Amino acid sequence: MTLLPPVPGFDADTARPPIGATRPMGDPSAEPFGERSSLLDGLNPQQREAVTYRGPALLILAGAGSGKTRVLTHRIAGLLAAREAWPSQILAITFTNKAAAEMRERIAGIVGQASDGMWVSTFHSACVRILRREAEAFGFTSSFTIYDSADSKALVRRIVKQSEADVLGFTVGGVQSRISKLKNELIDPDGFARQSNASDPRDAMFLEMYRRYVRELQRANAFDFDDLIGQTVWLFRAFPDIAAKYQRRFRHVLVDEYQDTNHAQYALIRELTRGVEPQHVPADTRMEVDATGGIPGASLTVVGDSDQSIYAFRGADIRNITEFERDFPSARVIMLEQNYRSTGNILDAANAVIRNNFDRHDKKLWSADGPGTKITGFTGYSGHDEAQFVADEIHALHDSGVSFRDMAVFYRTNAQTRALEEILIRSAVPYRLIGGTKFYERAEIKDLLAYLMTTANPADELSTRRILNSPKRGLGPATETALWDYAQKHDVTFREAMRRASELGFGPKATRSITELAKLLDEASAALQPQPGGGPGATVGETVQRLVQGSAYLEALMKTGNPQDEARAENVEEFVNVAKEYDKTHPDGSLVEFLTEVALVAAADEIDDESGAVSLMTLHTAKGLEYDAVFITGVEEDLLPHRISAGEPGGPAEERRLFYVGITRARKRLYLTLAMSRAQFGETAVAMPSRFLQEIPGELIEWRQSPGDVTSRGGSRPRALNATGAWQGGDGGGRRPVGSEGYGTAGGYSRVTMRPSEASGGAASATPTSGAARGAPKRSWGNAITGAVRDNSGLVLERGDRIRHTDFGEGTVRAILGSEAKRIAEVDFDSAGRKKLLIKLAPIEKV
DNA sequence: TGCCGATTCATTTTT
DNA sequence: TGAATCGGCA
Repeated sequence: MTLLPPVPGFDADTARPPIGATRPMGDPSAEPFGERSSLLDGLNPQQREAVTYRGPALLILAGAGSGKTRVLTHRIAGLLAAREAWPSQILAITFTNKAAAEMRERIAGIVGQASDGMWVSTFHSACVRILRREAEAFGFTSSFTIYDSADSKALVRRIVKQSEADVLGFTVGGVQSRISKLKNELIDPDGFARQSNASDPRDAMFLEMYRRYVRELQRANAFDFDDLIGQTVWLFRAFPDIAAKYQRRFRHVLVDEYQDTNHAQYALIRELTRGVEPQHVPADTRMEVDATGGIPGASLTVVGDSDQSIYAFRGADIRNITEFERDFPSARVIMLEQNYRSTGNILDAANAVIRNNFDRHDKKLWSADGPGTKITGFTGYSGHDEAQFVADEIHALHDSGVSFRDMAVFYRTNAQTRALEEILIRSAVPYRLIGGTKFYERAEIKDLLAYLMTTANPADELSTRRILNSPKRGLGPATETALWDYAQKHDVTFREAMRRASELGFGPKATRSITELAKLLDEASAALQPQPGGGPGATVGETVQRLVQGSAYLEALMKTGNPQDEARAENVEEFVNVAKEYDKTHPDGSLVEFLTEVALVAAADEIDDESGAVSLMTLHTAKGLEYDAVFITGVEEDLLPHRISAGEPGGPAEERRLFYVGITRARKRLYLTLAMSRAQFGETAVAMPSRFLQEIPGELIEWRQSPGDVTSRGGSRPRALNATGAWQGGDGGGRRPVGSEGYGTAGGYSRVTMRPSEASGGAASATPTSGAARGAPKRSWGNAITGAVRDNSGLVLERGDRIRHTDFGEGTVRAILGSEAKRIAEVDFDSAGRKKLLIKLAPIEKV
């Protein structure tokens, strides 16, 4: 878990302007960059200007890999080094906590301690900090709970059920996303009422549910993700004096990934950078005031690239960037187009793809470096086959000196990870899944978190109800409803209703269960406070321990004998350790802070740069990251672009940007892979190469196995490809009738026929391969790679042993690497080439 | 109340 | 394919 630094003390009115603040702005030749020219060393002219420009608004259009992080950090470091700003006057917004931590570190690396007190965080974290301070002003407490999407979904589910809205065709997901969209547009229930048609029963029903949802959150003293932004904006608008506090404090606001901000975030930025009205300026201020006695708005720097806007689905509005100059008429615009990341071929491909989006400024990335290696293309028969290629290639790259952590595999949908994981595991590729179902999303962990949430925030009904019967206490839906009815009728919280269980006429068993639970929670809540004897309140670790023991949660899991529950018990134990660890790393941390962090971890925050593992993630998660070698998998129609995007306005263009983002993550090696058939929920469906592939000039891609090579079932190639002749290789090996030459037998895969020209020059020499496949007999086959695994823990292999593999046929063990459970066999297969296999899991047996 | 099997359902991307 | 919900029975 990535942990945020402790929240520094904050009092806006003690934040005084630095001596240098009255220096005329917009004079880049002022001494900071004279004496500290190191800040500008190695920057190109555009980057220099982006670092030194001073003025109210600056838009940096930064193409992928153009060094924008460097520009941002140097810009901030410059402000600090020249004493133009105190650290506390700087607010920098990044997309992930990890990016924030990195930026903070890099700035500290330049100016040292002078950077303490800056706010460098995500939109969400920054808003939580503000809301925790100001919550009391508008009916919340500072220990409010943050509901993640699963929590809010649970709440919506209950509301939909109670309103019997499903008969009108409402789905939980639909209602949830509609509410989220409205919140991102800052439209509250009243606003919706105004714009909707009251006589339409569906609108009326939705309005009622929206109102209830908002009311329930308020009652539970909770915010959902969208509220964190929206409520902050609302707070600023409703309480100008509170807004003024932050407007006075933050004199320099910088926003990264501006193309992915939604309307609420845009509004937040506008509120923060608004000038302070004279009546909100303290009489004794030492800040610069204008003619009317007000304080001018903070300077705003935004960095973005409209070609990398990939979050329109969650409300991101490209107009925020395209209309920046309209919103801030005096804005300066600087373009960064030189790319320092990728090789020429990769950039050419990226440019060629993105050029097909017509509604964009023409912008072209260029590099001073050479073209580099060609892009490698591969078409598998199935998702497993594709995954096997990825696994083999990862080993080959690793053998040629690329470390695992410098490689990444991207995919469009999380569902694609299954085949990838199966193959990577048995091929002994160390990998790490970024995102997907996270540790904190597991049911047992969510249960523990719910215990903690209700301890920290007793008003949190949703969390309380979640744990009412877990572990099983014999308190079913009937009891829950009775408690809820009582709470409603007497206008008390659910927790209070639990305390009064004896008045509700439950059976003795239920009554005792409820009272005990209420007592446990109340005691845990009380223990959080500083103790009367003068002792400090309970730590996070202590609280977790108390709750786990008091609820017998772990015990219940351990005695079921169910192997899945064993895994759950392990997770519980791990969570206890995480909590204890938090105590150590955050001696002053509170339970509320711990819960905040857990709620706001982003997928990309999980990346551990030290781990020696290949990273697997969705294309969305990949934004902002870079790797030496990148595999983009599933480059197929209906997957990338995804089928659902076709129906949405701007959908296909957004998919193209997503592909563009993926391509531009690669520094040196890029692989584009696809499969001719893909398993999707049980059935196997035929897949077609993505239209995006044809947008890349043929000479940039070297196909190890092109779509033409693997068309099966009678050999006719997809129409689209015939029409354009896009696949170099002409008739290549593609039309070889299926069923010839050993097809379908024990199989093995080989690099299918190449054109003579390719075979002589390109593939073999230009790319590191394990080599063994070369010279193997030509062979075509069906969906031979199965992803089968087997428990081989007892199998002992030695060099020279003959083995048989379900997919690769027979082979000879060449070497044994690793030890114990991680023993790896390096095997020369007779027809499939050399592979590394995890002995414990690979589907092999001794012959 | 809780457990079991049966059935149905949905699978884009995420702070 | 697998998660999630449903209905019937103990």
